[in-house]
This record gives sequence, structure tokens and C-alpha cells, in this order.
Amino acid sequence: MSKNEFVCDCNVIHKDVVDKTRKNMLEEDTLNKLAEFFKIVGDTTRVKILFALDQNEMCVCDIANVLEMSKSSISHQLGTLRRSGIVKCRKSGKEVFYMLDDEHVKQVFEIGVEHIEHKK
Amino acid sequence: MSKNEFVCDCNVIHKDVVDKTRKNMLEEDTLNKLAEFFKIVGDTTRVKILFALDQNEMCVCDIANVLEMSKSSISHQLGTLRRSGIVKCRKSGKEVFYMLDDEHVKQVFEIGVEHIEHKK
DNA sequence: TTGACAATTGAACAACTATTCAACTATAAT
DNA sequence: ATTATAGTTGAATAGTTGTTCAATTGTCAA
Repeated sequence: MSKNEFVCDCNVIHKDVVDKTRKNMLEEDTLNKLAEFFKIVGDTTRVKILFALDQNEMCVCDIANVLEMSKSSISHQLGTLRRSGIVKCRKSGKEVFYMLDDEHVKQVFEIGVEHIEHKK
Repeated sequence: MSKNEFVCDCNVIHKDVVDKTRKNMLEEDTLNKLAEFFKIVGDTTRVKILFALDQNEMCVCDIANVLEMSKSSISHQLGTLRRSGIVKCRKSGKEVFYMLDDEHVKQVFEIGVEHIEHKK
């Protein structure tokens, strides 16, 4: 009696396909991190912030003005992005400048835009 | 009195940067769709489904078995992916085979994995 | 036609999350 | 020292979302 009968409510129909796919799947941990990364980028506010930072480093107030949102909201999202290792920051007097900390964000954007254009 | 004083709780600090960034921002609609696309990919279950479908088309029960999840849960997620134009399906008797409907998913995965490897 | 199986669907529940609000820290200017 | 500004932070709220459960549809075989 296989383990899967306890965690899944249906039978394996094509055993060869299931076995092959199981063997080729990435590690659980990698797949979770992959999802986590896209989840971070998958938010309107954060996409806009990242798109803005892709052009130049910016302080919190300027980002808030570009996005027409509150300083606090932007700061919260910048914290999320920083904790995910997608942006970093430097202090200069009272201001904190944020910038991208990942060379892949730009590429991810480009493919995303291609996808959208293609689906029109 | 500029419009932004009503929607943002802070002043513009670097007007040149803000103006330049505003001018270069993608359209609201495009940015929303971009976020939407990544939000769909940004879920553990959906990432796993897409990764599995990247290898071969599969029916719902087989996917449920690979992921060790319920048929219903998988079907709901497949519906979400189909409505987003990321997967498509074909019927064959009682079974419904799902497959990728987007050549960009693979690329997006590759960059995502690169990002994760780089951050280790 | 009856029973079995693959898949879908809607409602409900629980978990998560984005924004707001208020309080707070830190730096700069007067 | 005092005031103003930039930014952060925690709690609360409202909205969203993934899974489960139960009921249902459609197809095949007996």
C-alpha cells in the first residue's frame, strides 16, 4: 500500500508519467523559494516600486509621490523587498535611498512584459 | 497647488528624479497585468503544477498524485491558471489533460532559479 | 440503465496580507 | 533646545485567497 493513498483522494492513472515527473521535480525547498520570489514581485505596489528603482535609486518620499501613496505604505513595502534581498538602501542625512539589489529583476520584468504583449 | 498633496502625505524632495521617473513609468494597466502574472506564478502549488506541466501534459489525478494533494484543490488551481492563459487543456474521454500555454513560463522559471542560486 | 470514475464547482472557513493610523526615532536647521 | 522633516514600526482592519467539503456533471463500462 503506497504512501500516496493517504494524502491524495484519487488513483494514479498514468504511472509512467507520474514516476517520471516525480523524479524530475526540483527540491521542495527550491520550489518554495521560487514561489516566494514571484509572490514578492506579484503585487501592484511592489512592481511599481521595483520599476521605479530600475531607473534610479530613490528616497521614500519620492517613491511615495511617484506612486501617489502614503509614506508609511511605501516604507512597509520597501521593508518587505529588503527582507527578500531584492532591494538594498543607503542613508544620507535624513533620507534613505533605495536601489535594486538583484540583477534578475530587470530580466524578469522583460519576460513578463513580453508575456503580456503576447497575450493581447 | 499640485494634485499630489491630496494623495500623498509627504513632499517631493527631488523633483527632477520624480518627474523623470513618472515619465518613464509603464502604463498603469501594464503594471497591473505584470503584477497579476507574477502573482499567479507566486504560489507553491501553482509553481509545482507549472513545473510538472513543463515536462509533459498531465491529467488532474496524476498532478494530484505528484503533488500529494486533493483532486479538488488541483482542479481549482488549474482553473485559475487556465483563466490567466498560462495553461490550456484538451479532453480525452473522462480525462482532461493540461499543458502549458505560454512559452515564457519556462524562461521565467529559469531566471527565478538563477536568482535563488545567486542569493545562497 | 446502472454504477464507477474523472473532473468541476460553489460555499464556507481559516490564514494571510496590504493599507491605515498613531506613535516613535533620528537627523538637520533655526 | 526647539522645531520640522524623513523614515520606521506595531497594531488593527478590511480584503483577498487557498483548501476542504459536498454536491454535481459528463463519460465509460458492465
